[in-house]
Amino acid sequence: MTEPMGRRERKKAATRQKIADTAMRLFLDRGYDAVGIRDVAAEADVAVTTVFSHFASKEALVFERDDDFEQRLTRAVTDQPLIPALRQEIRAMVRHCTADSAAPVWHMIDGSPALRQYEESMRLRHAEALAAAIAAGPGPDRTTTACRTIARFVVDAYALAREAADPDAAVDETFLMIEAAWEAARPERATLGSGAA
Amino acid sequence: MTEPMGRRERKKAATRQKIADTAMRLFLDRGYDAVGIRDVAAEADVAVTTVFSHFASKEALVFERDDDFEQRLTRAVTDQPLIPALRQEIRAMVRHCTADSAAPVWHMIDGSPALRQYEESMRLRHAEALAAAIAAGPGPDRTTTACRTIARFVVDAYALAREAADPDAAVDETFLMIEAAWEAARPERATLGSGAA
DNA sequence: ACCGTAGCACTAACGGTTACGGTTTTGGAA
DNA sequence: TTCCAAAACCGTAACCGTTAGTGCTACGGT
Repeated sequence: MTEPMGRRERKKAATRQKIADTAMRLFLDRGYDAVGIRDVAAEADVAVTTVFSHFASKEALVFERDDDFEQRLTRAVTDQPLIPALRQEIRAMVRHCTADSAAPVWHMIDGSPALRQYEESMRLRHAEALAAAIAAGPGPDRTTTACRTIARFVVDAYALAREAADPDAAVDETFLMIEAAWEAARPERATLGSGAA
Repeated sequence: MTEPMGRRERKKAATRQKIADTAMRLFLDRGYDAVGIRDVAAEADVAVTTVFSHFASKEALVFERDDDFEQRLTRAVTDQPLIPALRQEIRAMVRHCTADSAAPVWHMIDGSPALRQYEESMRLRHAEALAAAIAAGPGPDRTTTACRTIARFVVDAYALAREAADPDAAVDETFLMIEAAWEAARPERATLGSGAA
């Protein structure tokens, strides 16, 4: 997986990491809004343009590792049955980001409309990727609409659980609803059909 | 509903409308990105600051009437049974914005990431309002989480149907799933309980 | 050893947004 | 009617995220 990177790639990765770390440190220190891109660039000792060559926007500095999120979701699709596999994955993610160690970061995110909005559209991207994975996955065939719908529901579950008083319970409750929705999406077999593939 | 407005309020509303109309005309004419706020202000013959005193952002100029959307959703909650009432409302909304006359506007929206993102966070606001309305509405009691979940599902249905090849069919299909999810959220009666209130 | 190019720097600008201070308009009270 | 406080609006200048343009340097493949 991690091939021997050349010096160039290593330097690039180091620069990227240095920028991300510096940014996060400044954000947590002084507040997201109080830190400008020029501050981050200066503190990380790079040019402003370099920051934007590594990160598409200021908000992306905060969600540096969002690729992981998407990959964990899409990989969970290969496990069966589908919905319980997704439930477990969502539960793990929610646990991860409601952990005490992550509290300051999420407090910052909740306090910034820009960051919240960015996270939303991130989730939508993930939902699209998940829908594609489900449609291509090993499970029984469903319509495109059903796949996209269930994918949205799953990322909704994450978003809602993150804000709930009892995240674990919220995941369970929402996934009961998702399971029912997924069953209802079986093609044409009404409510009691046996799943003959 | 529409109380007799004084001159001041009428003038204010007129200014707001003039700005919105001018903006939409310019946007459709030259493209959203090619029109600056300063252009809109000049064409509407107002100051830039006046534009922002009426609209919170450039994107808000495009979604001028989003209050309607929210109110239609929350009002539909008083009708029973809940899910079919919401389905009808969503269907009407989808029809409205997939009509030929609205095509240019939605084409513009689809072509601008900023507008798409703005619409997403708008929908989330609507979902929250809907969740509150459902929780306070006349239907049987459900958990807060169940209400928020269903509200998200409903606005998801709108978003997905708007992009589907056959919007009406997509609404129906998604609402079959939503209905099942809502049934599954009944408190503690497992899968076959009779709904004794 | 050499060349193509990836990575980075620097400056200047663009465009949405806001702060600020001043002017006009309006509704209502004296 | 007269007058006042608030509301609406104006104009300018600035802030900040983001991008274009240009060039330099160090690295990797040949």
